[in-house]
Amino acid sequence: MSDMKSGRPGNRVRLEDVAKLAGVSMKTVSNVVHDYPHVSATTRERVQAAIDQLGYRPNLTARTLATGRTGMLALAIPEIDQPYFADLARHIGEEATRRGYRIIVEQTLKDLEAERAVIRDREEGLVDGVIFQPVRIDTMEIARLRPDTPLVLLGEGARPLTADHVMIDNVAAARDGMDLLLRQGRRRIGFLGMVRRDPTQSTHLRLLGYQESLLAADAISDPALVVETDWFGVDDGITALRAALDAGARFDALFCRDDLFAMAALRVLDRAGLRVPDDVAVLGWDDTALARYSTPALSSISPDKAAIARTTLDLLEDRMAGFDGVGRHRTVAHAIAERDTTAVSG
Amino acid sequence: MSDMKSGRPGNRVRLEDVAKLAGVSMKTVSNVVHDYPHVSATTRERVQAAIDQLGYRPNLTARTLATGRTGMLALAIPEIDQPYFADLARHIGEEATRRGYRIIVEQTLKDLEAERAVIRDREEGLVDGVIFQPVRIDTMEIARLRPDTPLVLLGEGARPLTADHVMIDNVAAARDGMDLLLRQGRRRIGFLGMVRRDPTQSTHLRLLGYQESLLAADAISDPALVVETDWFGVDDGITALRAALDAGARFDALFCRDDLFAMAALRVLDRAGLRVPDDVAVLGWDDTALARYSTPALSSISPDKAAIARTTLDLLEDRMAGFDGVGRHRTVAHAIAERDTTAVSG
DNA sequence: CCGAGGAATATCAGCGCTGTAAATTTCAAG
DNA sequence: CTTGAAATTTACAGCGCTGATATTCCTCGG
Repeated sequence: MSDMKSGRPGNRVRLEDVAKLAGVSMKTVSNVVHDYPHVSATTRERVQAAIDQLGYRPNLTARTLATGRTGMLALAIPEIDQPYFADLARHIGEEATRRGYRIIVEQTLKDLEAERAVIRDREEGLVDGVIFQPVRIDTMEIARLRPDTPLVLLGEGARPLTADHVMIDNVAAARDGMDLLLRQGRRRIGFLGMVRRDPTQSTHLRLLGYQESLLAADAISDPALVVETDWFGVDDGITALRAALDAGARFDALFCRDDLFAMAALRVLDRAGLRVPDDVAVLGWDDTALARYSTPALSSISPDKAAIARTTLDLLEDRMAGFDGVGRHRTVAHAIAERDTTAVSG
Repeated sequence: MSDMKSGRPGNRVRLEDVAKLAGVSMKTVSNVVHDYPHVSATTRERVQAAIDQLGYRPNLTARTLATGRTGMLALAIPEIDQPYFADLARHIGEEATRRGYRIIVEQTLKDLEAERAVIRDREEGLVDGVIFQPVRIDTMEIARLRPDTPLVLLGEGARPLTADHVMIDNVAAARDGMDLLLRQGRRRIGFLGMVRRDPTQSTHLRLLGYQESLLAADAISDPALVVETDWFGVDDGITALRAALDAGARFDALFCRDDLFAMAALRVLDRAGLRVPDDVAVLGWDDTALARYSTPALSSISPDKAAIARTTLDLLEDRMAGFDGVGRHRTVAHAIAERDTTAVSG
């Protein structure tokens, strides 16, 4: 078949070679490659034979230059090894593959300059569209640097009117989570962690939902129940929660900003001799692998990541197809994955 | 500065536009863009001004077509959301960025056809090199489908003579891990999980190291201590270990094939009322986020992922530079991250 | 003041493919 | 057999940039 060695390294087979062998024009070969309908069966057959014989594979770069489409999308996220973003990358990757795109992953490492580079797009024509979860760059700046490449933003970082945006309703999701805890009769529900300088709105919105629920319920609303942290991550969570306990704070549930803080909670509570969920219930956010695999298994607010992926690609394809209206904002469903840490004993 | 709106959407600024404005040839502009040394200061200045004024950004695709280099590497892994691969992707991504490449992530989802596609490379000229951790495709087939794109393989899946290969010494690492447990006086050390149909060699090699250590030590070597599983993953691990305990197996330590199985162990042991590490020590493999964040914190064999990334890129750049010798195999260092699950009480 | 020799800049042919428009062939109807 | 419309196929000009190969411009020793 096509496993013949050409023996001429670096001597690629081009469209023209196929055309010559098949005795047709380059364009006809191109038409065959693209399944263009108006090609006679005999021609198609002859060309296909030539393609197989030569082992021809189209050169993507040349095609891109000629068409202006690259078939690639950039996914710009803070860190690929953070469980939530790894999950997200998987879903977006699968959805993109399904639709015929490839994904370039760009890690911004929460660096402002790196985020600017994503928007500014130092080079050009590399990708057809960009999916970007900003952390540090703000709304104004995105609007100002607004790229000509179609862009869809994720998360609560920035929400300029110029770009599309996909998120879940953080406040509502937080209330839903709180409802679960309240229904169990939990009354001293803490919030871990109120990240002091979260450049995004996420923490704020989740805290808002938490507070709204407390107000609407017959539960204790006490600033001491809100545990502040300096930054994101398990270690910050551990430090902060430990300090809070040492300072005398007492909880019968911990509503955590994300799964990482929830892992911190499990660690600290365990050390403090408190049982989960009997003494303290714990609820995370993001429903990452961490939640599924921890012991006890962590209950977690679960954004519908597949839906995020689908919606994001929908919006992006729209833009790539030429839509040029004002930024659209889509809210995607969430659920609560109930596991051990909010189980009702009995 | 350059934030002037051109107002002509889709009307890109090209090298020629800059050249015209600066009153020089395209080539000179190109030289300025590339910091070619032999350009007079005045010319350089004038050209740079034109670049800024027009907001010119080079078109990567055209450059690629002209040079034959894309500046992109493909990273083909089973699943980006598996903690180990997420970690790996991060390190390789960072190293690649450092060296001026971008990464295209290709998820094979452990699908044979998808793996074949990675090697066969349906299209061409998309990436300069490929980093690939195969799971199902075998050595012979890789050799047969051998692509003209430089290729470096990761892991123990396949090791054809035709491609470079980076791994850690699984047998030695397993022995090191066992030594740790043996030094603590553990004698009934189990192996979780012996994945029955692991298409790669990893499980086998780790089991081998486990067995070698047992033979060399004064410990119990009993087939009942080796817990077989149908497949990878926490759930398989849970099922298998639970069954083993039910069948009467008793351990004072569990050497786990990877962190996922270790998480399964923590879950099952907890349910069984066994304390970790007092009753049973647990050792994982891969040193993923799971290990760092679990409670108790999981000790784990820790491949030097940064070194893997570096070595891989070294080999790949070598190939991209034209090296065409027989496949080289590099072994990268490993360590043991000692945490709670192998702590000595005292 | 001339010519050598290096520095600075320019010319131009592609890289491999596709869109457009035009040419050619095919075929049913007249 | 024609003839015109539809079906196929082709020619060719780029897409935007760079490498190789000129060409022009200086500077300086003799």
